[in-house]
Amino acid sequence: MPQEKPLLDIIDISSYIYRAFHAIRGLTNSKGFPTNAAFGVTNMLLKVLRERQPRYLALAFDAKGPTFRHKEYAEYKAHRPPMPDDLAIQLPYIHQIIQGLNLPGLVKEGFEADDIICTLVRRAREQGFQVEIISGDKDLLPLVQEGVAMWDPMKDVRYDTQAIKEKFGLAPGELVDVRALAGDASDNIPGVPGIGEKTALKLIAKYHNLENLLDHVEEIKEKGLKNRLREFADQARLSKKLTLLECAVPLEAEVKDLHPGPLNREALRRLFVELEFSKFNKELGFDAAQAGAFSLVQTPDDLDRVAAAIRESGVMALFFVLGDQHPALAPAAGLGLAWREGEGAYIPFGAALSFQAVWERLSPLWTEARISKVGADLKAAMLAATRHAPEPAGLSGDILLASYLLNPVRYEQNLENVALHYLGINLPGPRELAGRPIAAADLPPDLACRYGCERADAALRIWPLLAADLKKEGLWDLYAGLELPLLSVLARMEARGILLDREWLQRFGQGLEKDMQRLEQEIYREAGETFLIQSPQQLSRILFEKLKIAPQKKTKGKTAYSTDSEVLQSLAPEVPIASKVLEYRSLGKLKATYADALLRLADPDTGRVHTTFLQSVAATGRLTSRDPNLQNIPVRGEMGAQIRRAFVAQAGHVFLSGDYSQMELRLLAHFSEDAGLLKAFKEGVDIHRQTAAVVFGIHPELVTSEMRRQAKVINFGIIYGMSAFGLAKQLGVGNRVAQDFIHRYFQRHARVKAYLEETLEAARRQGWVTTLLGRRRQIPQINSSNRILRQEAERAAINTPLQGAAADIIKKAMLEIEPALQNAGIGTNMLLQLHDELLFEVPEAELAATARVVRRVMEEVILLKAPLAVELRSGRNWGEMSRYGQKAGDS
DNA sequence: GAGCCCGCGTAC
DNA sequence: GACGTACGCGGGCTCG
Repeated sequence: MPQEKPLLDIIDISSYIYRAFHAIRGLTNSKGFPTNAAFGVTNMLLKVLRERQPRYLALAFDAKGPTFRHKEYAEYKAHRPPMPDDLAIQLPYIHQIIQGLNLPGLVKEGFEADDIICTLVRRAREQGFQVEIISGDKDLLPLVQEGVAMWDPMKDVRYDTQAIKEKFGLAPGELVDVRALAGDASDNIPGVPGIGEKTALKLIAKYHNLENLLDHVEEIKEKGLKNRLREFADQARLSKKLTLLECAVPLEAEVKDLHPGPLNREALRRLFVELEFSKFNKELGFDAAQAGAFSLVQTPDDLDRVAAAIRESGVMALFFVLGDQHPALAPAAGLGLAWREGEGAYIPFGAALSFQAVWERLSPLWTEARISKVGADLKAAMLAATRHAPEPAGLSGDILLASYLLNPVRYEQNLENVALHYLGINLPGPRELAGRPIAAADLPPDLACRYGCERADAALRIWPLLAADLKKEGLWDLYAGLELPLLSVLARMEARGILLDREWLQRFGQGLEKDMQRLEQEIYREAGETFLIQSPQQLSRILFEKLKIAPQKKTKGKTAYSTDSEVLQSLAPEVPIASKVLEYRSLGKLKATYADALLRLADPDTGRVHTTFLQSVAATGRLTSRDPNLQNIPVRGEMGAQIRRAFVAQAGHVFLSGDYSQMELRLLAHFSEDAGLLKAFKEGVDIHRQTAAVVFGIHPELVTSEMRRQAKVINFGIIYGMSAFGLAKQLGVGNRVAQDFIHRYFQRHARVKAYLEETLEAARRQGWVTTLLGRRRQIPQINSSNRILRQEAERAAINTPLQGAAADIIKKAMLEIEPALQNAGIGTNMLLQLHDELLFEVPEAELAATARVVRRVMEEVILLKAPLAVELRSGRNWGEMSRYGQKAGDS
């Protein structure tokens, strides 16, 4: 076995820069700086490094300015347009990236990359190397020979002599003569007029090269071809000369010295952050902070030193290491602190240092306004600290909240993603630190120290960058005036929790269980066998295969027949099993999601459930609720009321809810300034009835309840950007009828139509939409050439300003309600937010006073052209709430 | 067995 | 393909 020859990889980098520029369209960073070519080239280079791990490597560049070919032929490449500006401004970055990757580049004045490649190939072969040319340019194929191949990593095609023989029927070297005859429009190589690649291939296959062909030109039968070859023989010779590569470029570099060097990681990290190439930073795996001075706090003296350092720096970055329970239910395992870049400490809570002892020492810092509190999630920090700690002062930098306001949709808001985006570093998780699956709270102290401190440190480093961006983007007021203070309000709501009547819920669950068992037997009887009713797959087999019921539609993935409630409902009148399955499902959902899960999550001591409100998830600015989700507790029907009866006011208290009536339609009226809508809301008329009158073209008093129901669907459809098709489906009417409804609606409400179109236009122009308080949502697909994606984006663009403004308004109201209640000396507490509704726990004696404050604050929180209206309800539990106060409303 | 996706269903 | 925003359940698949 002969020794394997060393391998030299030569990358035709200049052509890849152009290819990437043209292949990737529209890529920029968030500042609008074009990054397409840089991204494509980096992608390619990393792929080559990753897959080939080359020992010898060179990047061949075109020289700037004219080459020797221009001297031969002034028209050479004369038709090439100058380099586009969007590409030119990327070149410095591309060169910096190549330097950062430490790859040897070769360029020689007066020569093209192809000549350098040819020269390297020749020298490498002479010195006993094999060569792989990494290029997608066919002009380089003639260089392929024994020991020299060409590979295009983007298309993953590889040419050796064999592959060229198969594809062209020629030896690689003969391709030069083909090009001499056929010419090349892009390089302005003339060739012989009337001869294209096909004819040239045929001629060269027979005569092998240009001179031989010209010697035998008389043999050619086709007259026109023969004449053209005679007439343009010299032009063909010139073309060949231009095509022939110069293989003796005076290069100083020795092949054996062409090595990739060690990565300049810091330079790359910075470049990739600026260009927003998080993917590459992730791939290169840059460590979090150069393992700064992170110490483990083990004694009260250690703690004193940490406290002193924090006081001195004026910054307290916190990262509590929490379990998977709500902080109100289970204490934190430890606390990572940082006060200067790379300086931090970790405090494990335990026997040596109890949480209480630690917090006695830290609470002066916690309540000191001049010490800025920074963290990935300050609400979690507040909740973790709250058990023994007073309220904080100086809350300043919430990383997730700030990142969310800057761009709520680009990635899931978590510290890992934000650190990667803003710092270009990877934060290892518990699993990576321990080398096995483990929860953060279970990490041994040394690893917990690194984990907690790295995260506190990352937050501390990121915050100044985010603060600067918030200011630059005009989002600072929204951050500091709304979202940041709201976090404390939410923390208090979560900490309070809401009381469950656990006995009631348990009995309810048992009742469900019984009913389900009965249904189960009935279903099995109908089916003639037992199966898993809750399995759509098995149910589909029973219904559509065994019972031979005609399937109605496929599931979204097109893989199976759908058994969703729409299908089952349409089958129900005919097929008894269908209605039983529907009921079984509905009971199962109730039991698993609402009865069992709520009981599981309740505090075993107090019976209160503590949801987590997420403030940086929903793209529109809404809150979401999790573990349990208390924003989707059933409300409709008797079963809804039954579930809600499990939520009770504590002894001596009642619930009061304040519910914004038709908030999104009022916002539509406000933004569009449509006279008909504004008038309706100012006069307090039933908006759905009015819409029904409009679309059915009748007097409002003649509107039936069915018409009103349909009008309600239309009103919702407008807010959601629904199409005629969607409306038709929803209403169960024909497409034409739906189209007609929409037509009449917009005829009457022309300003609404204009407003919706302006919203879309702004989205197309800016790439984002805004809400009432200046919240921003990027809509990246709004100008997509894919119609489905584009239309989805359009619906989001229409809905977001309305849903988002509603979110803005209720958040502002939540902020104002606490101090308003306090000023009134009322002991009422806010428990839940349900998008357009707030739920309070009110001391019985203070119901009337609370109602006045809640209504006033909610209705007056902002002045809209269509006034806000709030409906109040009260009750001893959430299932039996009755209207409170006057206020006739529409529903 | 953990982690993930799918189908489905709940809310506003 | 066709209605916006969410969360969460059980089934069932993949992967180790």
